[in-house]
Amino acid sequence: MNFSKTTEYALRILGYMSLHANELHSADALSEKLSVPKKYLQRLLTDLSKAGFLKSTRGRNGGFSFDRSPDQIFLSQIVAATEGADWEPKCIFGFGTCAFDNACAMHDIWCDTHNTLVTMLHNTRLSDLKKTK
Amino acid sequence: MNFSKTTEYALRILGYMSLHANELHSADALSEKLSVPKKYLQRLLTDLSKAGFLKSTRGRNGGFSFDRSPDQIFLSQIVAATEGADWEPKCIFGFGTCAFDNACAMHDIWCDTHNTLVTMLHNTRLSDLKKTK
DNA sequence: TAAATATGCTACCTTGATGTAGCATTTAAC
DNA sequence: GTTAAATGCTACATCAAGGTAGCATATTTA
Repeated sequence: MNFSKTTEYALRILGYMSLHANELHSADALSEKLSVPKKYLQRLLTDLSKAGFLKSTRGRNGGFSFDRSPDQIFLSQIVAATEGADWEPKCIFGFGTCAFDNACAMHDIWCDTHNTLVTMLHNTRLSDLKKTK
Repeated sequence: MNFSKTTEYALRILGYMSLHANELHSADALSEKLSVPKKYLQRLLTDLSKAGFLKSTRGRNGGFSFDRSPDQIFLSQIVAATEGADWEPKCIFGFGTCAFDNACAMHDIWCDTHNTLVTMLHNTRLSDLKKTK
């Protein structure tokens, strides 16, 4: 019960970058700083660029920076980019619709839990990471 | 962001069986009824037996039935058996402890969400599936 | 006792996520 | 212009989860 590694990485990268927005970050530097495998991170960064979160600058002294301001990026958008936008509260039993006519209480409980998560992802902006204690 | 297929199957199987407790279910019958691959389900059933949820009867007219009453089985125990009991709210960024000194607000939000799920799993009994509309 | 129908076990196959390697391309510094 | 340092791309390697196959073992029924 967790996000995929890729999603975790994406959140880690963008979360870190939002603390140093307006700076240009190279894949190498991010890899060392964030303990993400260099080549995998590099590919992920270009994916995040194609997804519209970042823009890349090629050539010497190149790197990645935000294409949109962090306060216009919601966590739900990042998760959607890495694992697809599937916010439907799916049946915890794996059925599309409940197969147990008398078991839907489970669904209600599950939907509540699921909604808590989705709501959090939809309401939290990347820039919210900065506002803290 | 979901349970593993195996966990899903386990919940599906035990959930269904709890609606027909005291009956003996063969792997074949459950496979057809619940759309779980026959051989995979069979292996999973013996795992669930070894985990103490079910007891198996071999030979003709054999099958599986509950070894513990469904009202003594919590969803958290099922999930723990299939994906390991890891109820620690892990860092959403993938670090053991927060790597962003100024980003812990994220953690608070995440922990809330995580706790909602864990609490639900700990409080819901298999037998609760029966009590419904 | 023999046949039918269960589970138990173990080895293998498949697939998708993750990770690696190498080369092409772009740009700045000298 | 040449070199160094960056991204872009694509093919391949690895690993764990999910799924399949076949035979051994147990038990009931006839």
